[in-house]
Amino acid sequence: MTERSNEAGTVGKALNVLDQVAAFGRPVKFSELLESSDYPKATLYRLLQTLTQQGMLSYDSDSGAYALGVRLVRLAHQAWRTASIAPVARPYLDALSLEIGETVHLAQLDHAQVLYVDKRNAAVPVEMYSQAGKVGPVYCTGVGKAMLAWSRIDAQSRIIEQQSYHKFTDNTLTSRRALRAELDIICSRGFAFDNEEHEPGIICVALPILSQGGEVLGGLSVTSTTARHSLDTLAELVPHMKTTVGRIAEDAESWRFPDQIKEHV
Amino acid sequence: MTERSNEAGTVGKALNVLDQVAAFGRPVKFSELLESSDYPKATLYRLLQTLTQQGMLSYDSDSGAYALGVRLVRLAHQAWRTASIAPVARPYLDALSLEIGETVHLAQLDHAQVLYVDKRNAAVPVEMYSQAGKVGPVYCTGVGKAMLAWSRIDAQSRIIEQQSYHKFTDNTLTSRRALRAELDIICSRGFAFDNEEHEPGIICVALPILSQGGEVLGGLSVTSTTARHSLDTLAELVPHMKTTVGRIAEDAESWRFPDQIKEHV
DNA sequence: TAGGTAAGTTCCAAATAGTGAAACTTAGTT
DNA sequence: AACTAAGTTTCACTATTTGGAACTTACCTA
Repeated sequence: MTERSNEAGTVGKALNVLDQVAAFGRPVKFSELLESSDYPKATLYRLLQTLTQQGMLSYDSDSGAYALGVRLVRLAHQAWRTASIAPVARPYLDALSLEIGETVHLAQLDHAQVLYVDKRNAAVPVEMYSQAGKVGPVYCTGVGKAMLAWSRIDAQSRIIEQQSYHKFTDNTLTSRRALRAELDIICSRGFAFDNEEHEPGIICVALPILSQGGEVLGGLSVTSTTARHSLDTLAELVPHMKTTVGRIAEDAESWRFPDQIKEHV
Repeated sequence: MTERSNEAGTVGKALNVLDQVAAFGRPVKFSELLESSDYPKATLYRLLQTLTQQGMLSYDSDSGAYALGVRLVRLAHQAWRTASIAPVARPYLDALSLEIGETVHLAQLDHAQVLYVDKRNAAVPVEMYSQAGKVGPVYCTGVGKAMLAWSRIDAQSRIIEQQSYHKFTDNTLTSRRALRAELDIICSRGFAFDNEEHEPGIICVALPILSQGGEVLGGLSVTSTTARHSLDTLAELVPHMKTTVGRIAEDAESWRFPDQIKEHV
């Protein structure tokens, strides 16, 4: 009723607090959270207590700071395996990265945003979570546009509506119309470019990862700089990427309903 | 009042449901969850709705199945970076694994259980998440006993109380008394063994990872089989492991309050 | 096509859990 | 000792949650 859309229920509030703690990316004190929070002191306090007690947050009584808890780490592993194509794609990303020698991104759609779920750098393999887990805009990234172009019409429209169309660079598409036109081109071309639309000097080529049913599972991109590549030379990588994308899709498909695997450590 | 200890609040229940979905490790239908759930149909249904609406779960209307959602994936990444020593320890595990050539585990305490947060196998580096994320007992694993031995007295007592003392093998410690005695030995010895206490034929040597303040950050173990090693030959690896543990602790320390890092993808 | 069964969804009065202003307790100043 | 800020608890008030039961699909089966 007041400002944000979804604010329902205690669970929602608790999750907001979780997000808030996560956003700091480091242990936070109560007062810091209180400042950036909409909730009254007592409410925030109790939510933090609940979350801590539940193991979603950890509390260091020395520093008086809250951090994300181990229960979340445990869920993290499960989430990774269940909700993401990342574990399936991992070996293929490795191979592609090795052969192409440029930055490789694996992404999925998260509401109206791009969620990067994995990344490879060329020379020195980059620390897994260093950038994966970040979100980016859909309308001005290669993977974003690629995934959007092959999305089902209703989802596509919704996402197009929800973009901010902030002009990051001279090449950024800044209207729904321009974006729709671009999506048409991408569809007929079969892949997407990012022509310095998000950051100057950064270009990329991207493909959607599609299930047999045509559902968008994710996106794969190879990113480089204008100093080292042109769109044309990037486009030469597409056949290679297509193979990768095909294999990921195939593997992802067969992973849909695996029987529960018995493991012991 | 009924059976389990903590069952407080709506948030707790919702998180239980999350865990339950996670435990399946694959998309689950409502009826499957209902079967393995303590909650009445309507309650479970509403909890699932809330979680789905919050993005913690995703719902595939085609298959009618729930899976862990993208919001959870996002939180997961953060938790991994913030709450876990795994990202810090990763390169050291790699090195240790390479040099020692046996299975290496990295673990943390999660309530009264051992949470394995990373693992290395000797010959072929094992897929990251294949077994990490699993939990095991404290009282009959090397890392468990190592972490417990150096825990603060109040936490230690609590954990000792909460163990099940199930007799996995002939060597399993099956009483609080025996465990306390073992912890004394471990403390004076400086490291812990697992002498086939969890699985026959499997032995390991383990060290705690301690912060400068003496707080238990995690545990490190090297596991082998009785066919290839004895406790004595495993003990020879301790100095090597001590170095690794020291480096991990040092790095972890400096990560405690990093300034917020600006990143772009 | 009717009739049956299981799965999923909605209802609503009763019960419970959550709310937040304010009072209180620490811990750290000056 | 008096002041201040940070964190914690209280309690009457309310809003949310609860769950049995009824309802609606959707899919079998005869």
